[in-house]
Amino acid sequence: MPTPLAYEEIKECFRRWQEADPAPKSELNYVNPYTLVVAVALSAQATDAGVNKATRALFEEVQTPQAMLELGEAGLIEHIKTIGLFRNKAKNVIALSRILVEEHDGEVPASRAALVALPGVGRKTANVVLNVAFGFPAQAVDTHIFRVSNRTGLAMGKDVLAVERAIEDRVPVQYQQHAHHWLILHGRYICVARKPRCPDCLIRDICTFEEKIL
DNA sequence: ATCCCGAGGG
DNA sequence: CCCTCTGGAT
Repeated sequence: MPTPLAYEEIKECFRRWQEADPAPKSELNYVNPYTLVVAVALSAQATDAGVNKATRALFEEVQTPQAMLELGEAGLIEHIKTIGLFRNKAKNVIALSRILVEEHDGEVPASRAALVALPGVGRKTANVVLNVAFGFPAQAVDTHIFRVSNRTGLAMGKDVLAVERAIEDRVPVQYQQHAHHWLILHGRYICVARKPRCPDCLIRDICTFEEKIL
């Protein structure tokens, strides 16, 4: 089992990620805060490539909660039925769109409490929206970040909330704004779940995971 | 702890 | 075949 990295090691990891990719961004397709909320809600237990394939056509037609209500649940399902969990997701997107229209003047609220109150929006989705749409240094811990944080020893924790707090406590402040995307991209392309691509890893001399799996 | 649930990869 | 993918609600 990996051991926690020292502060200077953590700092060095992010220095390298920043040097390699100074302005990392989401790979999800969206055109405004509302479509970002929808895209992230659809991305649960699904690949962003699969979500983008479906939302390409959807977001040409629908860019506001009002337009989503006009499309309706059945119409939405036609667009997203290639994505896993599509029935729950369609129901939630319609319900949250109605709340945005009725209680938030059709706008996406910039507070975690208001976001989490939306159906299908949990802490992770709310933190993504706060980070990507509103520029807050929020740490959304998804499947990639949970795995990467624990494997590398960057920010260890038994559950996602513990990892979120560990990231906030241990990642230097100047890296917190982009930490979400550096970690997720590292998990998606290098530190993958099955066979991590350690030979291609920027931090392999700091991480202790590789020697364990041999 | 369990359910939801399609696509893509190995 | 099995596992994984930017989880959330019950």
